Amino acid sequence: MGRGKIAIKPIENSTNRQVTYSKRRNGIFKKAHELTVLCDAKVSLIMFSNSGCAKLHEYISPNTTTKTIYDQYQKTLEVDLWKTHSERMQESLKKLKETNYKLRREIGQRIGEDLNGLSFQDLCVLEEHLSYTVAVVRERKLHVIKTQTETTKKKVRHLEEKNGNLLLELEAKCEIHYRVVDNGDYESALALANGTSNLYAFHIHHNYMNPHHHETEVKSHDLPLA
Amino acid sequence: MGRGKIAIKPIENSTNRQVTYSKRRNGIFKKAHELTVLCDAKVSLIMFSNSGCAKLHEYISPNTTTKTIYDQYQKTLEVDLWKTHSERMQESLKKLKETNYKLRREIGQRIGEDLNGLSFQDLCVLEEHLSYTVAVVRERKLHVIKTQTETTKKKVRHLEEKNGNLLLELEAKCEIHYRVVDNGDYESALALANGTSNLYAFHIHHNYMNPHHHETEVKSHDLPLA
DNA sequence: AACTATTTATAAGA
DNA sequence: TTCTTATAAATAGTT
Repeated sequence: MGRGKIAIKPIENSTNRQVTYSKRRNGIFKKAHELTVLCDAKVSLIMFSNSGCAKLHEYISPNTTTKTIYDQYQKTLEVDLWKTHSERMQESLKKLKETNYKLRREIGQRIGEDLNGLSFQDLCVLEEHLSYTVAVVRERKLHVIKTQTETTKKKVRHLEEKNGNLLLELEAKCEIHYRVVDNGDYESALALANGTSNLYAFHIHHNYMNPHHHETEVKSHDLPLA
Repeated sequence: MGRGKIAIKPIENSTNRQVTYSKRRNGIFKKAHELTVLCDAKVSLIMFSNSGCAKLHEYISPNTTTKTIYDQYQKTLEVDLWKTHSERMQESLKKLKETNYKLRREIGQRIGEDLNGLSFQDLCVLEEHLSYTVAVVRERKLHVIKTQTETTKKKVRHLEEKNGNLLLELEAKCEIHYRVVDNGDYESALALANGTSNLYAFHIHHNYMNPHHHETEVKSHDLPLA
């Protein structure tokens, strides 16, 4: 139809091809719409031109959506084009749900609920498992408390060592002061006497100098009483 | 185009409408294909006639698939037509996986594995729970065994009663036979003697007469020994 | 499904 | 792109 007959074969001339695409596209869209109106049909028409940019053009019958058409398409063909994806998801969901159910049941039994379905033998096995677990937990408790005690002991030892060093250092300083006193005035000697007294106080209450360590230590010691 | 011009409005006559649908459908398909060939376009054309059965007809350009076209359609329009469905699934999956993980962890602790993350106090609580559960399971065991014993006792009582009745019935019959013997021949008396002897055997091994009851009984009795 | 008068689509040109 | 127009193609009504 046109000034001359053309063969239905790829149009070489790019411009010509694009023009033809545009014209014929409109023609098809018009026909699609006419079909929709004339015959009350539902049409979904999607086309991509191949002029480099792959432009999208669409016709969809009024009062419907592309999704609707496509859903119906899948339903009619009884094959889900996204079967692989969707199905994999469905399967995962199903398996997870099953696993979940089983886990819940297991937990239900482990916490002493949901025991109705269990036979005497099942119950015996369960009791054994639970007793075993109690033993394991007790052992773990022992291990934890042991580790904590050791850590605390180490800390104490470390602090004692530190204190010892500090004491030594201060005593050394004191000796120097004594020597100064030997050569100096009475006021200095008095000040020094107060100083040593303060040193003793510091030694007793050294924990307050490091509130953080103090707290952790109390925690560690409190635990066995908990 | 045709013998007369028609208005583009719904065709009332059903037959006419179907014929027109068929003709024009082919026309559009032909045009779609021509466009595909002429302009190297990709076309997906889906239509549903509305003649009661909503028949599906489709044209798809060669060397492509409907799925491809629709994937590209979604990608181009940057809208996922199936977002709601797919997203809902994704969310479900995620939630289930999380729940699953938590359940696994809980079980892991309940069976004495995976205790590393627990503090001393956590362990104390866990031990208490477990001990409590052991108590619950023991109680349940007791309940089960009690119920089973009672059931068994009832069965035994019932069977004893039945046997007693059978014995009485047979004894009554024997008396009749005795009377017959009293009035009859020697052979009959001999047959009767064998009969009573068989009756005794039946009484001892009556369980074999009812294999089903036999099995369940054995199970019940075996349980306390398990 | 086939025919055909007529309408419609469109190829080529502007 | 759009308009024009000669001509091919589609198709409405008929058989």
